[in-house]
Amino acid sequence: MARLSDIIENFIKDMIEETDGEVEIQRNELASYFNCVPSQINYVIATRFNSERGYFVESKRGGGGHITISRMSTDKPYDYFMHIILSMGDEISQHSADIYIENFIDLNIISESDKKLLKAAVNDNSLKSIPVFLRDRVRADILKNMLMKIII
Amino acid sequence: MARLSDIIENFIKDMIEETDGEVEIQRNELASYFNCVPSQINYVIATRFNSERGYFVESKRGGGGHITISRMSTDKPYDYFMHIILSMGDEISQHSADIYIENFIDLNIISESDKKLLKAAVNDNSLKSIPVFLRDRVRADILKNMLMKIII
DNA sequence: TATAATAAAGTCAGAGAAAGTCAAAGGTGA
DNA sequence: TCACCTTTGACTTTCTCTGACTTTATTATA
Repeated sequence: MARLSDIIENFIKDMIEETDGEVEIQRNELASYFNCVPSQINYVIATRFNSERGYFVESKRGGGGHITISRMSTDKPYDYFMHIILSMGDEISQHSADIYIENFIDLNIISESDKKLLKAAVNDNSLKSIPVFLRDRVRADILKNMLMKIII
Repeated sequence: MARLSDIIENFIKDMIEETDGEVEIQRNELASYFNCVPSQINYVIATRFNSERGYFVESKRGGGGHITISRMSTDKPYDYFMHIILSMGDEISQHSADIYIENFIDLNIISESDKKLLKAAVNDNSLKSIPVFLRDRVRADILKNMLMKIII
């Protein structure tokens, strides 16, 4: 029994397919097309088009507002990256972040310029305001988030 | 879905482009060209051409009045970056960070790949483990740290 | 030379448009 | 039955557009 959310999910996926990876929708328009409340569109997006599933979403409110959903590319580097990212664990020290980053350079997966920014983002200077007990967790979040964006 | 404000924004940006960084407009004339009230021009200027976005604006009222919009010079990227970084303050919202980053793209001083990484590093998803009251401070630290690395 | 008329631009609050949030209620499958 | 999805809708936030009113500068006139 396909639920409405599944139907909307597939509808959006078809649109993304047709438009080559990125689609712009109007929340209210889509909701009225499916005869549901607008917030159901948010539910579908939150549960089906989040970054764990390889999508990212931007939106704008007000007149002319819209929601843009993009799919990350699904070629091999993507799978490889995802594997590494998923294996990373929830906390990473500055030292081991540096090792990961150097490794990516060795493997030719990221550019020197990416490396500079990755290191700048996750070094202790950037994170100096965060209580120490939280720092390695935030570092892991940032590093993973950035790596995910590299493969988009 | 481009709103009138977006259209006016692009119109002004094209003019700035053609005139190499500075343009002088008549508010009423522009408003009647676009069939809108004059104060909409103020709205566009306030939201699209503020200093956060790398512009500054001067004007004069009365007969022969006008509005002059200038884009900050990017001849010396180092100076420009330093200026922006120094003007940033100790706390930055995600929205405001995005505006800074988009502006760097508009002015061609960072690459698309830099943009992706900057945005990924400072979005709320990366910083979700940080208590909200600290988040904007950490975001500012990370953004500044990364920008500094770009100019080195 | 004062003063009045005119010609700009500035301000601000309100209406309207669109998306976001969140908790409560309703289903469903193991 | 019970935990976990889905669905709903009231309320919130953000962005855009408008118009009445204000301020400032220039020009014409007494």
